Amino acid sequence: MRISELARETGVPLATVKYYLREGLVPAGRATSATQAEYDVTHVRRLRLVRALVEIGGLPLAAVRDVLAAVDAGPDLSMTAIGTAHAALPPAPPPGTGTERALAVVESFGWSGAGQTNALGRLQAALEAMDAVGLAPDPERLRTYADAALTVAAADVSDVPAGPVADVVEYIVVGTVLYEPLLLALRRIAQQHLFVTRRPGG
Amino acid sequence: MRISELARETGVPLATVKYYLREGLVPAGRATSATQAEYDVTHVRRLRLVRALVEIGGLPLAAVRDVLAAVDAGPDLSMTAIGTAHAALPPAPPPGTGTERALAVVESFGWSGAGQTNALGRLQAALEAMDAVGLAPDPERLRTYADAALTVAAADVSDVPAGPVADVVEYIVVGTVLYEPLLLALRRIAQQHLFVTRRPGG
DNA sequence: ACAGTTGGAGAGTAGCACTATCCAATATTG
DNA sequence: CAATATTGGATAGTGCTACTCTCCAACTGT
Repeated sequence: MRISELARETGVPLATVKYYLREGLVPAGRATSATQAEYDVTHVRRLRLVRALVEIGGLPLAAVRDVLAAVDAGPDLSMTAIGTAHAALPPAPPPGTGTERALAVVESFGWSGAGQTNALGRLQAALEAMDAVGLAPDPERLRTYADAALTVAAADVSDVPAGPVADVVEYIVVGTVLYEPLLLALRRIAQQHLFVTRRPGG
Repeated sequence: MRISELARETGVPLATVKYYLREGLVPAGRATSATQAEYDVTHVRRLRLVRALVEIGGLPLAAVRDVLAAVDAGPDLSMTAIGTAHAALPPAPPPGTGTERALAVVESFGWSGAGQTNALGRLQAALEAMDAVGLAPDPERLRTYADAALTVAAADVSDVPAGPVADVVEYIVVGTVLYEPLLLALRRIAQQHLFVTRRPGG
């Protein structure tokens, strides 16, 4: 499979494939001559993954690179793969954001082991911004959100298939990113559903 | 309150405040002379809202403009405010994405009234991308996600306070955007929590 | 033999979100 | 009241990202 076939197969413009190769997001093919290289299904798969992370996950290419690095690191990092992936994922919390408040919230749920993730910073930044515009959640609503988050997270980790470790890592890392848009889309659709059915008159 | 005080109060650089004024994201102050204008708390509030939508919601300024328009439209749009807000929210589904499959999924949940939202396109795009990389959710997991989404959506719509209609609209629209990062941050933290507690050895 | 394609590299482009500079008019201060 | 500082407003420039275009010699298929 040559580069143009790779592009056609995935629907990605040839120039963009070349760009990803240059950036190291897709590994080089096996060169068969000075002007020819051979690509295979692993390249197709990787290219599709990059596009999914960019288009669905909304990641900038730098973050895609980091996520792929976490995927490729394989066995050694499997335990911390989630943390690595989360650290690589945007958006980063605004600089100067603390985590004390977020930690207090998380601990009130009895959650542990979330010490070194920037998700804490994001949580705190979100809470502070809500305060600033006067829309902070009351404890009950926060609890509802946390319960829902825990439910889907439980599905996430229990659904990890047995198999080669590299695949497991990819499953976790990619799943973390790709399932976020799924959850948000479902929430928005559910909101509309509830509004239409519960407030027929406005 | 003069413009520089507005900037200081909110922590937004003066040049950026001017830029937002030019772009119409923050309404002009009441001019008191050729080189002086008076701003008040509504400007502070609006400016904080813009920053929250940008920094926490991750919206591009064009989307912020659309969301604010939905907020400002007030009473007339209150019934469709969610739809308007959703339509304005990025990311848009990739062009050419259908909604048949997403519709089928949504109907299988017994949800209705979600016909004209781009969230459907996002849902379908997410499902298709997951298929492409071989990580599509099984029906059970999809159901788990849908239930969780419905739970938080119920909290969202039931939590809408009684009050001036304009405030209600703002609450809905802004809540839609600002609570998304909250949900995602909680999910990530919950994932880490579960991984650490359930897989202590890796 | 020769038109067409390929891989690779460099420079160029478009969009976004600021940011810096300038200006004349107006405030503020001594 | 004179000197200095600040203001609102406009214009142009910056830095970043994610491509996209152009070129070219080496090779391929016919």
